[in-house]
This record gives sequence, C-alpha cells and structure tokens, in this order.
Amino acid sequence: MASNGKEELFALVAKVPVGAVVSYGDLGQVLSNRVSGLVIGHWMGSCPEGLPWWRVVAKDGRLVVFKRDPSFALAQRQLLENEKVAFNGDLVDVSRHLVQPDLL
DNA sequence: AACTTGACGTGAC
DNA sequence: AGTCACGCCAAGT
Repeated sequence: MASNGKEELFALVAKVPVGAVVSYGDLGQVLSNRVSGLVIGHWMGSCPEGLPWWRVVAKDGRLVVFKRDPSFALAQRQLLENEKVAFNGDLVDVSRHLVQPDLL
C-alpha cells in the first residue's frame, strides 16, 4: 500500500510535461487514497525542490494564491508563460493545457 | 491535544 | 452570471 499519498502526488506532478497543467482536485482523485484538492495544496506546501509545482492550478485555470502572498501567483504565471502556456487574462487556458493526471 | 484555517471543487441560490 | 455555502481532511498555531 502506498505509504504516503504524497509520494504518488509528487510522482504525478513530476510527470506533468512542459506546457501542460493539472488541477488539484483531479490529482487527489487519482491517488490510491482519494483526497480533496485542499489536501493536495497542503501537501504541496511541503513539496521538495525541483518539483514543478507551478504546473498545478485550480480547475478553473486560476492560479491559486498562497497565504495571501500574490508573489507566488505572479511567479507561477511567469513560469507558465515561459513554457508557452497560453493565458486568458489571469487564467490559464485550461481548455488547451489542462491534462488528466491518470493519463500520465 | 484542540481549534482554525486553508495552493480546492461542486452544487445551490 | 455572480455569490454563498458545504464537504474534504491535513498541517500549523
């Protein structure tokens, strides 16, 4: 059995290709132990360095703000744009870049 | 050890 | 179409 859903979570996030994004809730649903998107975020708060956390967005394509610190969202947007991810205002164009983690 | 808040999602009003 | 409310449950205080 999976010791930690975190391991699976990190593994999935690490498999997300450049130019693609995944939603928190979808990630939580494909883990052995299905968890809410909230839990995903909390686990990500302890994510190791080198993990492309910026490829994880809300299902609406919205960049989630962490601890009322918009700096993270801004950095995330810069990183995504750098990977050729299309933006629609403040939202990621999920209709083009949102992928299902279970397809990885 | 208990309470509060939260990197979310979906439905209801 | 925007806003409100509830469910999820772990981590920080």
